[in-house]
Amino acid sequence: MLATHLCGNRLLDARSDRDRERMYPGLQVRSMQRDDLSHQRGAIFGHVDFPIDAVLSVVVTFLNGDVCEVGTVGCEGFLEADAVLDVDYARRTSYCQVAGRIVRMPLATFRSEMRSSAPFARTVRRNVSARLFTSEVLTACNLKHALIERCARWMLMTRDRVGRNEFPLTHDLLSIMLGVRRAGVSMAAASLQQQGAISYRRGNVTVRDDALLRAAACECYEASKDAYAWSLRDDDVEIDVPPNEDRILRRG
Amino acid sequence: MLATHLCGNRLLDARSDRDRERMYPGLQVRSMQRDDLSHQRGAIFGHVDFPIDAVLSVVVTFLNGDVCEVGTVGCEGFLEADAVLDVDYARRTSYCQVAGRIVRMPLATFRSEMRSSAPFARTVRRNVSARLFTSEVLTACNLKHALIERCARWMLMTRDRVGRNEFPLTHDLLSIMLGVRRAGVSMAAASLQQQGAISYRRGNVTVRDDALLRAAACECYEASKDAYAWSLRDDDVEIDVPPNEDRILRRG
DNA sequence: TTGATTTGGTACGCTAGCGTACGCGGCAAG
DNA sequence: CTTGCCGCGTACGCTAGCGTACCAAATCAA
Repeated sequence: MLATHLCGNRLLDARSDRDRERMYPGLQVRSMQRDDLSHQRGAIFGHVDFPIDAVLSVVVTFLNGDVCEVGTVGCEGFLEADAVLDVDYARRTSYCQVAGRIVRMPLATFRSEMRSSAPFARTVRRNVSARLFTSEVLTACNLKHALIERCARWMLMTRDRVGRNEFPLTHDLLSIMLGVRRAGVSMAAASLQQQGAISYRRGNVTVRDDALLRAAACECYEASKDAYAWSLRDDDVEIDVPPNEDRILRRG
Repeated sequence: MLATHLCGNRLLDARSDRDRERMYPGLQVRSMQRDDLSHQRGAIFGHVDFPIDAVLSVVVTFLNGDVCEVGTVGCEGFLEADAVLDVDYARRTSYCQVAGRIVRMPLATFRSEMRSSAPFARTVRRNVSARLFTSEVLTACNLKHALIERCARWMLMTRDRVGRNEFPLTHDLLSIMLGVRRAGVSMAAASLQQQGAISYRRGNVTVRDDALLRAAACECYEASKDAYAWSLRDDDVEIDVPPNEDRILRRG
């Protein structure tokens, strides 16, 4: 059960006090450990997860067994986005990457809330838009940006999502997330540590210098962050001003 | 103006005869030439485009000028998906990659149609889900699959979208689409031609042997295709059976 | 016809990241 | 304390693809 105060997930916390009071008593906060499933590919899902300080990984696995993370979701979002796209089965698997808490909402409750609160529905849909945009940016990022840049980006994204500068992360795990070798991550991490941007010991990373880490990361971190920030804006205007995403500029 | 018979875009053609009769008279078919804009990043958009035999490219451009295609849209889809996600400005640029026709629908008409036809709304939302899934698959594809596989995948996707085995395509253009060197595309294309899968002459590609080209392509072609096919299914059941996407299997 | 432009073949040295493997130290369980 | 495992550093040869460049053929414009 949840109290009516802010819970930590930004989508839920964007709602009015009255909405929260009505909605929260039916909800469940649960702790997730690393590798706990959020949604299983191919399965019909009956719930939607709103992370609080857990980080969930969305992954694709190829026929040859290669696993590749294609996105992470934390307190800025929810899973599965398909719940608002009239799809009732999970197109991909998602599981807990960094242990923490989530709010699990029954699908029926979610859809009812979407119907009964236009501002909530709008915020949720805009959040899906930000997720699509992020996925597209990462598509290009994976092609164009060096390992160390993507390494720094991943750490910044995760830091923002857990809300702490220190979180558990092994080189081995990050290598799967980034789709590269463990040895490659070790080299990149050592470089970031030597620069003073981070430090780490046996499976725990600490962000030491935010500015340095941002400087080491590619622009995709800011682009995705801005997209999510825009989707969570609190406004009521009908025609919206384009956001500050012009760091990614022109057409080809 | 459009007649009430099938127009070529699968989303529009999935509608009932009555719906088409009501909707089509207000619509406009237009021809697009290569490089004509569909949507301009940052701009508030007032229309939605449903390709008939044109292929539209969705691209991200980085600060350093690197351009990278993150998706293509043809007769199986529409642009911009954000029109159903309560976002009124284009988060990314899209333009005509292979010349052809599109149906351009005013945004107000689109939203009104979404409200007045639940089946249409559902088909459209499921299509957005397929686009998100495709974007995620390509995120992993760009990391894991060799140039020649992605080359073959792109040609198959484009062939399906233009509805012909022959279409204009230069190595130079494809190299931008795939985010690689032109020289690399030349080598891959030469190999595909030598295998008998395709042939090409000065900016025109012809798919000669579908089976060979599929064998050369990565599984991402089938995965995306199946996702779109599922989204366009004609059914009314409330709980849906998961589709045949199990070529991409387990969790990590 | 002539010249200019587009398209694609090919070659050079180079680099990032691969696959693999081995060793070492920290840490936990017995 | 000992044993074993996990997390990490590091090293080897290797390959895909890079950046660049130059040339030939096809096509187009004048």
